[in-house]
Amino acid sequence: MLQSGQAASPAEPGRTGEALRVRGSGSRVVYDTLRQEILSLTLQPGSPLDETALSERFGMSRTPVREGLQRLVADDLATTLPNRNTVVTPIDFAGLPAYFEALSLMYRVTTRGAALRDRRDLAAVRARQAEFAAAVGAQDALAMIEANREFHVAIAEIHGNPHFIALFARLLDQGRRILRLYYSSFDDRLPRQYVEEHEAMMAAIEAGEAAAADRLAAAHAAQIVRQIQEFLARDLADPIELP
Amino acid sequence: MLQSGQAASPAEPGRTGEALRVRGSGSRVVYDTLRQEILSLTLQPGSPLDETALSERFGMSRTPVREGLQRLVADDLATTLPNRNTVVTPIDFAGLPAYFEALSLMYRVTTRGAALRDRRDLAAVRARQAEFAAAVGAQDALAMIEANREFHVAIAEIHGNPHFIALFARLLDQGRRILRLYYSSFDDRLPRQYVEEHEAMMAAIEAGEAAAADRLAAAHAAQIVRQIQEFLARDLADPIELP
DNA sequence: AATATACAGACTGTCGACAGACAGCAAGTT
DNA sequence: AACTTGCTGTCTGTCGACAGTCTGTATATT
Repeated sequence: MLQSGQAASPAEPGRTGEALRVRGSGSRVVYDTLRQEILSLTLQPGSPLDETALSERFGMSRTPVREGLQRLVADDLATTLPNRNTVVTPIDFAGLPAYFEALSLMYRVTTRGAALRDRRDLAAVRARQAEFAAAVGAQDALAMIEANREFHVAIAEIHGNPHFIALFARLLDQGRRILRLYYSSFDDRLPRQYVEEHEAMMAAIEAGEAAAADRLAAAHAAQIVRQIQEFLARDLADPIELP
Repeated sequence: MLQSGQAASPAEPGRTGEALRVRGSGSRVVYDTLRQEILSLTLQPGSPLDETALSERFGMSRTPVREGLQRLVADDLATTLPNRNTVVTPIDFAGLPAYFEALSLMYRVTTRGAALRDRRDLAAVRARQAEFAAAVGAQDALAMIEANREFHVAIAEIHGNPHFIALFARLLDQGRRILRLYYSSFDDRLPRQYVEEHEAMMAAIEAGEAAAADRLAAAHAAQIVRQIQEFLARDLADPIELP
């Protein structure tokens, strides 16, 4: 598992070996680290999150570990079974239609809203788009997902409504787990198309054409939804074996 | 057992006197109680939430109190100042435009969405509407706010998208503090109008007329926003004294 | 053999205690 | 007098320990 071996193995570059922790940062370290591992599927859905084991791994007591876990639960990335352990929240395939509905609306609202705002802040969006394009060029699925998230959050930040930014970021994060399964299994024609669609959305924002931005965002969302649904249908057509 | 202080202080009428606490319910009690007090303005914005004092009040140790506070912070009802105390989050008047934008969108999306769903579940909505009408008749502002929230959440539940339900409920809760200030200061003509607007929205949902439901919800939201803005403008015209 | 019961183990929920950090006040300095 | 420096008190962040509850296994019963 992930116990004493880590403290004893200084080869690991990552999370556990940090020397002295600043007071008050314990739960944040736990939260950030586990969140990253959950979203990257390093921790599989359903995996148990044992407080005792985690406290040994992070070299701190159970209290900050518990607080970090509670923040994950608040984000719906973990689920606590009362008097039992906490587990990584399983991917909710049954809830996908509702998820897509919410995601599509956020795509539209933020893109449209950005077109109605001061367009001089597009620099941040452009930077994210460049990162996305680079990831597509490198065929790095993980980087694509990350940059795509940042691209859309940057647009939402131009719009500037914190309620939408928070919901959108949350949705995009949850989606990372699904996209992670998805992106690993298709040809690279579609990412290039996404790059072009991103460009079109940025152009509409810059021109202040809210209606066009809305339409493009809706189409972009529909495109993504359709691709994932096809992927899932393909997966269902080739069903897993039952014991 | 739990404590000696509990059995010793039976005089207090409110929340503290509960006899024996179920294991695992500590933080929930703290969260529910404080949440109610914050939203009803019993605890004023900016009030300090002292962990030690709260642990004495609730007759439990600081650990479950801390967990309850962290949930309030996650809901943006409380704010933690690092290494200092936690306070009730001040009402963010500067953020009101963004708040209204998000609230209006949720009004529209959920009402419109409900009209597209199975309309047989309107019973719950009707019940909330009856409670709202009763509160209006009794001129009970607090009950109006409560019933109004439940009315719109019930509509959102017909629509059935958990992401929207969660955001909407959260927004409506935060708004309770503003409405609490607002409802106490106007004649009772408007609540009656709200009753009628609610009726119209229910009719549109039942008839499955999504476009009409959308339009009515947007008008309803605009109405509320306008009233509150007028109230705030009146308040600003009669400014508070500065020391 | 199948079901019911008792036991053991493991992990969570809660507690009391300690150490660090910040605010406010007092004394010293320019 | 205004500003800086040191001290003191209070509250938070963290820790180790204990008790309750659940799961799974082993034993007893029909």
